[in-house]
Amino acid sequence: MSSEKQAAELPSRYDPAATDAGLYTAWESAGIFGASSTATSRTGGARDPFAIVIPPPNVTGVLHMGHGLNNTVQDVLIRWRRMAGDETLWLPGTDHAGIATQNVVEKQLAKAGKTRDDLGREPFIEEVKAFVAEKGGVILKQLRAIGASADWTRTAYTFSPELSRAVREIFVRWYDDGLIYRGHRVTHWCSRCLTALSDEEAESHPSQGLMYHVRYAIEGDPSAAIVVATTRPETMFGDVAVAVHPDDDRYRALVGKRVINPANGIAIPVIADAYVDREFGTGALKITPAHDANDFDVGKRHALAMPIVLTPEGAMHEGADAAGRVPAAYQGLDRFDARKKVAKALDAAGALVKTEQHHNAVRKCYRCDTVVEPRLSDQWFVKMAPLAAPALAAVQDGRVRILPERWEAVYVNWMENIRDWNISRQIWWGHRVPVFYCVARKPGTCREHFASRDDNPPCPDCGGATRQDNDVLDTWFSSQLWPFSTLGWPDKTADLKAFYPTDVLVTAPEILFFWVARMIMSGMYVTRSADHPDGIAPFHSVYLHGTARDAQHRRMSKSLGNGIDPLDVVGLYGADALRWTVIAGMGLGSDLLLDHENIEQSFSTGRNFATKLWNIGRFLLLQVGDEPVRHVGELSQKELTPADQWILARLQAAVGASDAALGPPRPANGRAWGEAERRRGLRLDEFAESARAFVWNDLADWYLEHAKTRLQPGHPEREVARAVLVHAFDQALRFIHPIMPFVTESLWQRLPGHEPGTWLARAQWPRRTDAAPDARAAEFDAVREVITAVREVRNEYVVPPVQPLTVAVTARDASLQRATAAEQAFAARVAKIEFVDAAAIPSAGAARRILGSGIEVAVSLVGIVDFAKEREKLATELEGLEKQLQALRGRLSNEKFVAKAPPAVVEAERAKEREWAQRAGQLAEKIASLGGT
RNA sequence: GGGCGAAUAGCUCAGUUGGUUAGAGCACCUGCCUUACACGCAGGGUGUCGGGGGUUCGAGUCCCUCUUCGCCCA
Repeated sequence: MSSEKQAAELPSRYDPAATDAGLYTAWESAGIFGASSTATSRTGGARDPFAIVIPPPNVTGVLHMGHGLNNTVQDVLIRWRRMAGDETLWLPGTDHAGIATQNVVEKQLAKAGKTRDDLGREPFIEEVKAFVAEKGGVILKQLRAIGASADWTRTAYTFSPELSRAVREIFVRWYDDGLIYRGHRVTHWCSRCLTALSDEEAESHPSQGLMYHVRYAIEGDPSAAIVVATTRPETMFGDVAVAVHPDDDRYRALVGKRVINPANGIAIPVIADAYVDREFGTGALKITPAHDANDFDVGKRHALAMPIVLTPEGAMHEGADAAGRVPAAYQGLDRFDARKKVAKALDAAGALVKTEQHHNAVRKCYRCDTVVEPRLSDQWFVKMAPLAAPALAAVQDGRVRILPERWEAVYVNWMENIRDWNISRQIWWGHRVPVFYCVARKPGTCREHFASRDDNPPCPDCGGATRQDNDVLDTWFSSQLWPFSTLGWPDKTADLKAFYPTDVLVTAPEILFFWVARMIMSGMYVTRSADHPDGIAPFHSVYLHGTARDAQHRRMSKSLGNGIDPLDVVGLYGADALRWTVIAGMGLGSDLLLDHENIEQSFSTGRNFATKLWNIGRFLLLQVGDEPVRHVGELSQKELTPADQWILARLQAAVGASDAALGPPRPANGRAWGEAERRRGLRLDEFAESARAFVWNDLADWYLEHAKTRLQPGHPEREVARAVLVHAFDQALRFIHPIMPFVTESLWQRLPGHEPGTWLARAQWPRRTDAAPDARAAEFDAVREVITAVREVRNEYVVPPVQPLTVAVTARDASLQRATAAEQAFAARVAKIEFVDAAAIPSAGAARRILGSGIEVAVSLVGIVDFAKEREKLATELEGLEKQLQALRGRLSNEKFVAKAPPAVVEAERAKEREWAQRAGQLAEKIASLGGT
């Protein structure tokens, strides 16, 4: 194929839709994304394993910017390690999302005027399954559109038979180890979802409410009273005591007496308990054991009754132990209406002393935002302390690192104060608690309940029939098993052997406790062995990324309507533009700001760079052609020009910077991160920037411009220039590929010498050579500096770009001067410079610049140059330099500095002093020649 | 209330154990349609490193304190 033909196939404007089409399926059918469990060093193969498990999105969810960001990070890491030669596995899948999915289906039923109870448990579950089968998994297809190179053959689902088996297995193990227990506790209750929630699922929101000060008269002495402060007066019907601090002198005499609850007229005791905070409110606390977790503890200590005065739906009623406590006028009233009514009634009765504004934290259901009600009920709990201890140690001693590092402190704080985990939910969609009760339980013979791996186990004590617990497990109970359940656990599969532990977990800080900590705990629990008494953590690095926000820094959300659909961006500018923008704009742990009202500007960074790459590719096809090129390694040093040496040195620097930014893929010793390496790497934005700077500022702006002449047909250096240019671009495409897989692959396929059937996605990651850069690279740097200096002068004096300028260069180092002269043609082409002898520059008609390397540049500007301006510019520069020089000399003449600072620092300062003094001399000389002082 | 953290250019952020004249991207300004690219090219940065105090030969970096903000847990 001729280069003209190829160029014709490469439209002048990059069209991602046309270019990217078909590439993804081509990769997939070439088997690029598949991982082999026999290829890793753990299973006798040659490659290091590198595995990431996806944070499973809700099975009914659709892709949003948060997913776009999260999965792009994972794909960059996976593609990087794949090219670096690891056996990579990116394991995709979805979460059945108990409450969320059930809510969606219940809403559908509601439209038909039905509830889940109308259907019954089994038919309802079938309904949800049908819904998931029809609507679920869309997000996995969407991930393909952004280029996610996951191994789809291993796609997992938390509610699949395989993963359900893992759930049951760990439940039974924990139950039999005494780590799971049934507790009669006050837990967070969502009156809309009709289920208990874990502490983590009941999110606290700052809120402005009212604090009611209520007078409880002393029984038999209506003139005396205790004033109690409360934010929830409707719970007064459930009050069973008023508590004061035992050392509080104000109330000491009242302890043991009784007060009249003004809400329902029932007499309740005044008790003393050290839990009461004397400073808070009035120092007296009403005790409602069934509707407040702390009151529950007080109630247990004092053996108080625990009346329940709210229905599961949040209406007032007389539940367990509450007979006669809730007046008929309140029964059936919603809790918030009841609150107002109680306050009014108290006020009318003269029992409401005052109300004041009060800000406190209100807990809301993280799924539906309903205010959560503390409510006494029976729930299943996991005892966390024994599981947390090894998981805490793993982070503290560096077997697991969390980046950004500050989250480690948050993790430690949480793990040290960990509370037991409520894992039961009163919903239907989810893994049913595998606990069974003997139907005909014989007291003294049959145990109260037992856990079983089987579906219909007989009673182990009497052999009789059993019934299963009605609750289902918290969704996070199954997702905590994700890094090993997806690999086949509890079976000892090849996948498990090859890829557990995985490497990096990429997620958002919000689910550090929900998910990450629990994966570490359960992962370590199931991998305990003689060799690893504490077990093996499921990954060595946790990468916590920021949040997608809009221009006002608000979190993107459906309700605010400020979100950006990643697929819209893909459609407009291509997946590469999306990916690049996300990676380049997101420093480690920092938020990503995108303006939903200006998508074009938000993604211009990525779009522009993709176009730039495209145009470099076009230039190559037009100017380099597709005839075979020599391998750069075959070129002799003699053939390479300073420009060649320079771009090869810049390439080495870029490869070094990229590797440093990405960091070590795993701990050097294979066990734990050393102090020095612990916080290194995963700086994807720095990686992007060093790659971009090389391609754009070095390769395109300088080398490619410089090569235009040499690439002319018949030019003696054409073959060398072709070889170096193709090599530099090939390497650049390699290290940009993880971020922009589509445009890089399609260009790489068209590079001269490309072997059909090979893929950039599997090409070798650039390697840094140990050789020091050739000294001639510095010569080209001198040329660049001179050209830039002349451009500055041109701009300063507003000399039109087309007007040639006569320039003299004087360098102390003769080789630099020769190198500059040798690039006369280049300087003329890119900056209209004509080099002349210094003598040919009129002494009184030139602008002069002293470069950092000591090179003097004199630009002839007869009739244009402004002496006063020139003098002032040079004088300002000299002034600043002398100020610095003075400080430097002060430091050097300070005996303490010379004595105490490290010798290397002192020597560096001395060298600096020599250099600056010389430069100051040059500047002073120029000023004098301009008639200044 | 307890814990963790942040404050550096208009915006978003780097600044690795204290040691060049504190950097980058974006935005912005000026001039250019130069034959790969106007989604481009060339040039343009004087910022009380939040305030105050301290340690040190030397502080954006370490310590104390104040102010403002964020996150987690009560």
